Amino acid sequence: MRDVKNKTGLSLATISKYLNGGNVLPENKVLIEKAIKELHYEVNEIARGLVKNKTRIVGVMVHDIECYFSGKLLHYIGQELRKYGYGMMICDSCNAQEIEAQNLKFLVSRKVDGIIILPVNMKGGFLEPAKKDKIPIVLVDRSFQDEEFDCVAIDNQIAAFRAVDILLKNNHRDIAVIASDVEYTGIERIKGYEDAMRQAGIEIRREYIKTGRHSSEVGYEKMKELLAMPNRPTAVLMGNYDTMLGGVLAVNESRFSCPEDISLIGFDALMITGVVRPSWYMVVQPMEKMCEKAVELLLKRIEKQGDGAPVKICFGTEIQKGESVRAVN
Amino acid sequence: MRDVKNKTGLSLATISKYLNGGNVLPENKVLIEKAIKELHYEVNEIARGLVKNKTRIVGVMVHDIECYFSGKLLHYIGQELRKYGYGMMICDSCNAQEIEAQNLKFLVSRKVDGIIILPVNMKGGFLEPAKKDKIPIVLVDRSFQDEEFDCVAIDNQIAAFRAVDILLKNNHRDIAVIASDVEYTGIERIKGYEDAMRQAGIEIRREYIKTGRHSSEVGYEKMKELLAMPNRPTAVLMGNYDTMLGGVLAVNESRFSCPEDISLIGFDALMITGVVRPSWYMVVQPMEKMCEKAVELLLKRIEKQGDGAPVKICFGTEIQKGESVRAVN
DNA sequence: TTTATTACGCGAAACGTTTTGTTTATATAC
DNA sequence: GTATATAAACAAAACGTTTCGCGTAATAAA
Repeated sequence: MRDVKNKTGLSLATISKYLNGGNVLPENKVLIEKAIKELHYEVNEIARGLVKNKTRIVGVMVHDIECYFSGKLLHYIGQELRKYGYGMMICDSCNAQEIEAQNLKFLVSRKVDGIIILPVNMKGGFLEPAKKDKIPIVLVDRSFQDEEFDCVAIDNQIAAFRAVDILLKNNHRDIAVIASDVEYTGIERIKGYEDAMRQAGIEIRREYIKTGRHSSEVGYEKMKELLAMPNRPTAVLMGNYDTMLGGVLAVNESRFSCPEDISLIGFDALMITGVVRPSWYMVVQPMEKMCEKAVELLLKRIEKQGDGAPVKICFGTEIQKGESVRAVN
Repeated sequence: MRDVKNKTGLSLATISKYLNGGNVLPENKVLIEKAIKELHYEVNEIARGLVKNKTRIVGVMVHDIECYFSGKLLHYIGQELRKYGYGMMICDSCNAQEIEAQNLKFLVSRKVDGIIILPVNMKGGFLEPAKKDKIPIVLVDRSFQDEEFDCVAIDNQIAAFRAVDILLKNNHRDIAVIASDVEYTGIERIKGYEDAMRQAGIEIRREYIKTGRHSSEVGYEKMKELLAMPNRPTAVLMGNYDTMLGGVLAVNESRFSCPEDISLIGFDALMITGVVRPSWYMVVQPMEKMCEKAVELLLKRIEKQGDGAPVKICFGTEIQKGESVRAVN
């Protein structure tokens, strides 16, 4: 910038004004543009960030970047942020709370303007450093047990309810569920399962509710257990994508097959439909819309230094039909 | 930091020295630590970056963040960078050259210390701004046609050669290939296919070489074409993961099945084994090792302001057996 | 004791921008 | 022709660190 100054004979202030869209004399404008071109000058965003205390970067933390769900999320969020001229700084929490907390501090020290989180933690305590610096936060897909933040998600309870309802409509009564009990999402979905069963007048059997971490291993193990039961269920609600993956693997390895012996319904249509046979019956989330909303919410907070109570936005889900459920009797 | 100064009565210089691990009197050390704790002081990395002209951030650009391959890559790279205390700034090129070029400028203006790229472009021209600023660059998985950079990849030609060899060993002679002809990787793989066929003394039939973009759509379309041929091949080499996905979909929808009617072998084991039936016969890349090496290479350049010619590192591939290939005759 | 050496600490300059308040030049109104 | 308003440019301060060169006090060597 100093070179541009020397070349044009103008002051730094004037050049800065030009760069930020202020009024300068047409002749000077030409002069500056010429100098910039010749010198290949590009603003140093670090210096700019220092004085403005704004970096035009938002931090995005995902629970696990290897997860296909995260990939989609990051794609949509990135696309949306680009529209508004923001960049993103992505952190992978590797499904570990310590790493998540560490990443948060990292983003804060990097002075991001806001943070979007798909959290692994179920409590919001680790967000303290961000709150201290008044950095706005928006949660996606999951919220905390103990604290309210801006949040974009689906109503997991209702979604699970509807999924079970489909199984019920296909005359299933021995319905099991495999879900995570260490994350908000899973817990809500189990509630939805129980609601549906209760409402259908079916006694809830503890041994049909299988819980564990959010992982394909758990899906695999628990499905094996279900299949080995003397009174094995005729249908299973798989509480998340990874669980579904593991569950299907277990069925494939067993002497049973889907949907002949067991019907399956899952969450989040993340694989290309039709590659897997039988195709999966699924509850799908409107991810693109959710991401748009999350960015909108965050930017609103960033721009008018977000006062006001946290808002929680719930999107509806859609059912994607597949071949993994069949009617019994 | 000023508050810490006032609280301790020491100078900024001393505090800075402490923060950077320099020698300070034990009593002052205690004093500073106490003040930092009480004030919840955290260094402003932006300011630090401005004066040091080092941000301890590396930019990572992937061709398509939705791709599961990218997810794995980002996971490993992120993990590796964390070890060395570097953060990462991820950009999604959305498979578009314009976006890729734009992202690069973004990273440069953000003064990242180095850049790791899984490029969509086949030529290196768009890297100009980074070269001007002497920002080290390492390519992963793909290199350019026109210019050499540090690069970590597999020998695609040999890998494809071996894959075809497996088909040949299973007595297939009517072997087709579906691959991308718009990216380096695909072109190399086609060469490997041709080598293997030639070496086996089999005439190469133009109509058995199907090319297009790197996408599941192309895999789907081209597989349909192959299946509709009067002299349809008995085996197909699928040139990349997405193509495989689309190809399998096409087979599933047809009256043929795999491996009874057609054998398939693909690249990159990205789905959990066993979920897909039949399981896929695949050529897999040692992704973790590749990522480690890429980071090592980049950091070496960053730290000793990378002189020396570009180095290109080729890893070997491994064959993961599956059920999608069967012997004929 | 004197001198040389070491260990800390300090003030001030630097990094590359934006911003604030002021000055200068030009046009408009009376 | 003077007063007033407007537009553009400027100089200097600020952002929060690190670093450089120098001073001072304590320790070791002569």
